[in-house]
Amino acid sequence: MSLNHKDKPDIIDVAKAARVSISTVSRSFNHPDLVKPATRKRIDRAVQKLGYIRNRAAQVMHGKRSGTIGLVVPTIDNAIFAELIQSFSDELDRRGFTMLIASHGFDLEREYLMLRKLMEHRVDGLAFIGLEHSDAAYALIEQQGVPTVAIWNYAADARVSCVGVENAEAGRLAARHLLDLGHKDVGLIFPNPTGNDRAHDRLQGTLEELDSNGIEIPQNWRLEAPYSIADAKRACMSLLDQPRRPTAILCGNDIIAQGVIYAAKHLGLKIPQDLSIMGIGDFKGSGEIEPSLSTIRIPAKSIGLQAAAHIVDSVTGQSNGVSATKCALSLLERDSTAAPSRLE
Amino acid sequence: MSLNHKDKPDIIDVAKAARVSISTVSRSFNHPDLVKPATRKRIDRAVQKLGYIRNRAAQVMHGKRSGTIGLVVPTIDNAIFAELIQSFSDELDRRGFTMLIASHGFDLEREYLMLRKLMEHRVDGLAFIGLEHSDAAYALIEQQGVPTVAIWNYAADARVSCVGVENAEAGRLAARHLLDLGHKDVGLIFPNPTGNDRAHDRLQGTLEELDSNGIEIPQNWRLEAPYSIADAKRACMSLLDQPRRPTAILCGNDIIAQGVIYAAKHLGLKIPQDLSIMGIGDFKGSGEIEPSLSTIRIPAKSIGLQAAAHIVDSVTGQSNGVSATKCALSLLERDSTAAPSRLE
DNA sequence: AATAGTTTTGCAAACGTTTTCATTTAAACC
DNA sequence: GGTTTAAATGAAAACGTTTGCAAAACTATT
Repeated sequence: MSLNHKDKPDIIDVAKAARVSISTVSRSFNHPDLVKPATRKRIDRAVQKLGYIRNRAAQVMHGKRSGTIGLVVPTIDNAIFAELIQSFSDELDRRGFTMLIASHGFDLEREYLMLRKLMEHRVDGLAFIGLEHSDAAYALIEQQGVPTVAIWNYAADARVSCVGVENAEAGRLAARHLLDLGHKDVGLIFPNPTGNDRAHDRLQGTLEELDSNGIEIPQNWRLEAPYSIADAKRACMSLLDQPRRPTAILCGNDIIAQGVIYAAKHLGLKIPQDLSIMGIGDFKGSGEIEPSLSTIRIPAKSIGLQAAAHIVDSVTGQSNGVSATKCALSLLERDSTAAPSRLE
Repeated sequence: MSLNHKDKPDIIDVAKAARVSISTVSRSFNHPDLVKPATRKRIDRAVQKLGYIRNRAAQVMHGKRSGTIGLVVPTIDNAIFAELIQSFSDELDRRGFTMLIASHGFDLEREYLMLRKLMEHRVDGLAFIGLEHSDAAYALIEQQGVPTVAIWNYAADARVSCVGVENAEAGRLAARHLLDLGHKDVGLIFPNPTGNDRAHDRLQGTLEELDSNGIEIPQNWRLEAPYSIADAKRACMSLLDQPRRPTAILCGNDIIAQGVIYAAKHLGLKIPQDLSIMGIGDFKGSGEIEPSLSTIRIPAKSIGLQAAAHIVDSVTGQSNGVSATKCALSLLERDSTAAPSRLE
């Protein structure tokens, strides 16, 4: 071993092997045009031979960017976030950055901790989900001056840049669709809105629209279910298995809607004749399920891509200041909804 | 600003503010027991006031661990990987590590690049999916001496540590189940096995079991579909929409199976009377879909957890050398399979 | 053959920590 | 109160890079 009894070769080892100075080696990586082709070749050979891999940590210490972006999500294991994370990560990668990811399980206190942790790693930029965060989290971000983008929710007056949709609008659109079809007896199944502004806003939008059209929802038709097919299926079983039941169910997201479809099928209900089911999100498979699910499309992929583009631009100084990007929602009328057939 | 016209306060700023030496500040973080409580309090106050956040990069330079583990996956946006990633990440977090993630889209060349990239970031350990990797990738890992664990596949003689299942066995079990029910006309829908040893092994196991029981599968009953409900549904539509069709379809994974269920439903076929459908994986929702899907359970969560535990142990020196951990598979007989009812 | 200009290279300081070793301060003992 | 021992602190080197500046080595021009 020509390496000084260390495990990993460093730039000095390379310099020695190539018989040039350290600076030349460094330059050969960072400003190849400044070093003579012959020398460069010698260096490359040395790198190859020694298996040298640059040490980002040392570069960071020198004030260079770390080349990492931190992403903090409630959970990775979730159809819609997974799609988002994938496109976010892909776009980051395309632009030469790597993603550091942390999940907090819908716990805003933990989210704060995760943000700190990522900052210790000197991420160049941060992204998190939604606009509801602890004061401490916002304070931290502002104090540290780390470029940050909030994903998923849109608000014109957000404290940080955001790329997302108006979730209240999504709720309104979903309700509107059912209203337009003539439904008056609507059941609601949403996730717990605590620390989840997406769910909260959707629910509020839904209630608003329903209320302003004179529709009132009995308390026992308003269910709460976590983000899980199994739980949603279970939760609405009792609601559906009664003579007096809603003609339509509006779900806080497509996963819940999927659970409801299965529950209805299980009970032998015909969709949409006996029951209309409305989702929000348009997750993968929502168009293929039988019957295909009517839903409000949220363009996860595009949101992820734009968010990544935005954060990289902020980091590289190609844009600055707080900006808000609104992504369009659209109604997808598929086979799970229709006019109510039962006469009251 | 008391900070020397820099954006982020460093340990020196803290030392000044607390009127102690740099060493004391550092010690107060790393060996709190070695510094007088009163001093520690003074330091903590200074940290608080200045908003100091430790710089991992500088620590890494000093030979400390980076506290990061790199995970390289084909794709994040995939039910089963998402579950795995989540549990892997959670366990890592529990043990004080952060996950750096990269995806390569089933491209082994890109995988190599991702591994390199993560090594530049000086991850303490690495994890990737399956045991099929480019020679370059294996060489890199061995040369750099970065602790690595292969997830998902088990092989007693693997080049690196692994935590996973025997995918060939999964294929065999699935086929066995269909055989046991009395099926002789079986259709196969699997993902493309190139660069995907999980799919490859499952398919091989399946074919083996079928073959050794004298079952032959016509070429046009062997379909290939990517990991996608929509594509799987589309792909098998033609296969199913014929008078002469298999009595059972065995799918390379549950997502494909889900697509097949929808296709069958769409065509008005009764499951399992007209068609038995068998999956592999046991993804979320597989037990709730109507009819619930018979499948081979692969314990993704447990695999992720064990893999994380293993890599951390390797990194912290609590274990070393190559080890192979086999996770158990189990047959889940649910409602999508039954004995064939049609008489030939 | 000498000069001016250009290209290529090297030296050394700086980045923010940790840690060894030495020194100071406090506590404990007779 | 002086000595011994233990606890707390500080000074400085080291980690692996990058980069401004200066020196050296070429090229081109006369």
